[in-house]
Amino acid sequence: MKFTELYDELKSIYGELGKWWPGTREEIIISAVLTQNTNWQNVEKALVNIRKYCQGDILQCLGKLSEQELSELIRPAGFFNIKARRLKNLLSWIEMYDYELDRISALNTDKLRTELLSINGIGKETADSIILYAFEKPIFVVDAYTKRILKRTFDIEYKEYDEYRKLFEETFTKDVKLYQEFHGLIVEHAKAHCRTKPLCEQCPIEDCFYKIKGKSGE
DNA sequence: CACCAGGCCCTAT
DNA sequence: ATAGGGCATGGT
Repeated sequence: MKFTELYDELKSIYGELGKWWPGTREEIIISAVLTQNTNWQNVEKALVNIRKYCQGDILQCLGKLSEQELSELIRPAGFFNIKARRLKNLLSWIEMYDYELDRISALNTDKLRTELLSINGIGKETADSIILYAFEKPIFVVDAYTKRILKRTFDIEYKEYDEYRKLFEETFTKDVKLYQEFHGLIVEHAKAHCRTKPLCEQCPIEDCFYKIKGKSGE
């Protein structure tokens, strides 16, 4: 399989994902931090707590909480102390725009990314997830799975995150829906074939990275 | 019981 | 520059 065929290959297996990253724009922003190195199921539990606690605007609601209180709400998502601090940092930034996401969305993508990356606790993947899924601007999200599939299936390996991102953005048309689907497909593919050993053997992709070593890790 | 999950930051070489 | 460790819950 050629790299240029990856999207079609994954799509032919898993079909259209539709709205893959669930939730409102506000919830996507919050969950981008909550899901850092964390199973989505645990993120969901934290989101349930947040929805139950907050009436009205979630961002303003959480922005008023102390780090202590916030950490209690998000406890099931793990790393709750550090994530509470990171969320507070992110919310303080949003507060500078009076919690008006449309004003943030009006920034050009480069400026938006630079500002997000200046927040302690917001790294490249988290920033790009927010940009792509919450603000719906065409930027490709690179995660550990993306790197693995490139290395094992196409023998492509870079040092820098942005090199991976550029490869996708220069190979595939800069389209929001395409990038949203593509990243979702990569993650779903990993979930489908990474969880259990037997499924690894059934991976439908020829020379799939899971097949090569028969496990999910390095 | 061990291992992993839709990362990121800080520190010590 | 870059490897290594810490952060923490819940599912398999």
